[in-house]
Amino acid sequence: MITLTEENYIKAIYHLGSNGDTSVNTNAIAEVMQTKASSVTDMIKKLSEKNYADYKKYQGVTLTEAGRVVAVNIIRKHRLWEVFLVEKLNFSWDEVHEVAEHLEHIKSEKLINQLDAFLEFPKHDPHGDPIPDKEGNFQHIEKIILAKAEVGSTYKCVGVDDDSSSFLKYLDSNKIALGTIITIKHREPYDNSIKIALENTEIVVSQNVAKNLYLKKV
Amino acid sequence: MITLTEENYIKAIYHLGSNGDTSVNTNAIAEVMQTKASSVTDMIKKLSEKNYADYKKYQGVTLTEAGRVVAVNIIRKHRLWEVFLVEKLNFSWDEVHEVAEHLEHIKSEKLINQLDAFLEFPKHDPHGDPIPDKEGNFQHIEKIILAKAEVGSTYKCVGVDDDSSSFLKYLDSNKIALGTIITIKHREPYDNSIKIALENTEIVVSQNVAKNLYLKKV
DNA sequence: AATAAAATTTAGACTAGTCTAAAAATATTT
DNA sequence: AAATATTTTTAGACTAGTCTAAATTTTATT
Ligand SMILES: [Mn+2]
Ligand SMILES: [Mn+2]
Ligand SMILES: [Mn+2]
Ligand SMILES: [Mn+2]
Repeated sequence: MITLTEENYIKAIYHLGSNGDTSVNTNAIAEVMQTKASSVTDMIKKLSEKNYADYKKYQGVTLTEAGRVVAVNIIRKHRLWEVFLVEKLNFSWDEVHEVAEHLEHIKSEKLINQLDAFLEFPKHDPHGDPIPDKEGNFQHIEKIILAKAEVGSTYKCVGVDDDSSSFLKYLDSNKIALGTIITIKHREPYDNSIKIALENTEIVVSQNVAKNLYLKKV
Repeated sequence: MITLTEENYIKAIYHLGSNGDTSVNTNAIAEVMQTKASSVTDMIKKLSEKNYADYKKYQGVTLTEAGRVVAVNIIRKHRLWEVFLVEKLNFSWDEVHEVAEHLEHIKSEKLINQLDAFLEFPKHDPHGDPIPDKEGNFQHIEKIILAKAEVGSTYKCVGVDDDSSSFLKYLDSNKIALGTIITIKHREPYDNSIKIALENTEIVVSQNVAKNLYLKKV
C-alpha cells in the first residue's frame, strides 16, 4: 500500500531526474515538494525501504523500476484528467493542473482505463505533454526550446515547460496556443529576448518566455 | 480547512442521524467508520471545536448547520460522480460506490458544477438517491420499503437502501432494476418473505431483500 | 592541504488519527 | 434502590509526516 504523500515524492523524483535517469538531490526535492530537507531525508529512507528508490547517504536518490512504474502511472492519470477537464468540462488549460494534482491519486484501474477510452485515447495533454498508455509506454516528443530556435526558421508550438496559470494566461493573451505557427525574426543579444512573427503580428518575448515554450520545426 | 477524515465522519453523522435531524451515538459512528469508540470521541470533540457538530459528553452528537452544509456537499459530489461513472464510463451500478467514496473528496467548485452541467443536471444517482443542487436543495423522494408494501398493489422500483455490490448483483440477477414494475402477490407470515410478480415471472424474496428495496405506488 | 561554505543527515519534538486498557457515566435488570 | 451491563470517555502509546536546531559529510575556495 502506497500513500498519497509517497506518490507525490516519487513523482517529484521522477521529474527532477529527467524521467528517472539521473540522481536527484535532497534540496531539489525539498524545493518542489515545498518542504524541508530533513523531511525529504526521512521520506527517501522510507521509499528506499519500500523499494521504490535507491538511496545512499549523501549521494542522492534514483527511482527503482518499481518507482518508475508508480511515477508513470500517476503521470498518466494526471494528464488524462487534464484532457477530461479541458475537453469535457470546459476548463481552460491554465485551470486544470491544480485539480489534476488531486485526481491523479484516485486509485482505480477501471476508472482510468475507461476514462482513457471515453476520451478516445488521447496522445497528448492540454500542455502538449505525452500521455503514457496502459502499459506505461509513451513516445518522446521531438521538440526544442524557443530560446534555441534559429532565426529565420518557422516552427509550430508543441508544448510548455511551465504550466503555471500565469504563464499560460500570458500565452493566451498573446494568441499563442499549441499548434500556433511562428517564425523567428530576431534574437536580441543584449537580453536574449526574441522577436517572433505570428499570423498577423510580430511580438517580442522575454528570455523567460523563450525558455518555457517548446517548438517543432515545420 | 477540513480534512478528508473529518468529511467522512460528518457524512456518517449525517446519514446516521436521518439527514441531520436526530442525535447520533458514539458506537454507531464507530460501526460505520470501522473504527473504535475512543477514536470517535476524539473526532467528535474536534468537530465540535470546529463548529461542525454539537456535542455534550455522553449525550451523542448532532450536526450544526455548517456541518450539514458540508455533508450535503459531499453527498452531492458522491452522487454526481456515481452518475458520471455509470452514464459516461460504463460502470455498472454495483461498481460505482467505492470509487465515488474517493472522488467525493476532490475539492473544486468549478469541477463539480461543470460535471453537473455535463451530466445535464441529473436529479437521481444510479441507486435512486436524490442529488442536491448547487445550493444544497433536493426534494424528498416519495417511497416505501418493499417490506411494507400492500399485497395486491402494483409498484415501481425507485431505490435501494443497501448499495453493496452483493445486493445490487442479486437484483441484477433477478432482473430488478430502477423503473421495474412489480406486483405484490403474497406475504408469508412465517418468515416475512414476499412473493412478487415481475413482467414475465414470479419470484420470492427474503425479508432482508424486502427491507432494502424502495417502491413507489403506480 | 587547510579552511570555509553548502548540502545533508540526525535528534528530538509536534499534530492528526488511531489503538488498548482502564475509569466513569448511563441504562437495564433484578 | 442496588447491582449489573452497556456505553462512553480518558489516559497513554503508536505511526506518518512534518518541523527546528545541531551535527556530520561533501564541495568549493583559498
Ligand atoms: Mn499538470
Ligand atoms: Mn499537463
Ligand atoms: Mn454510493
Ligand atoms: Mn448512490
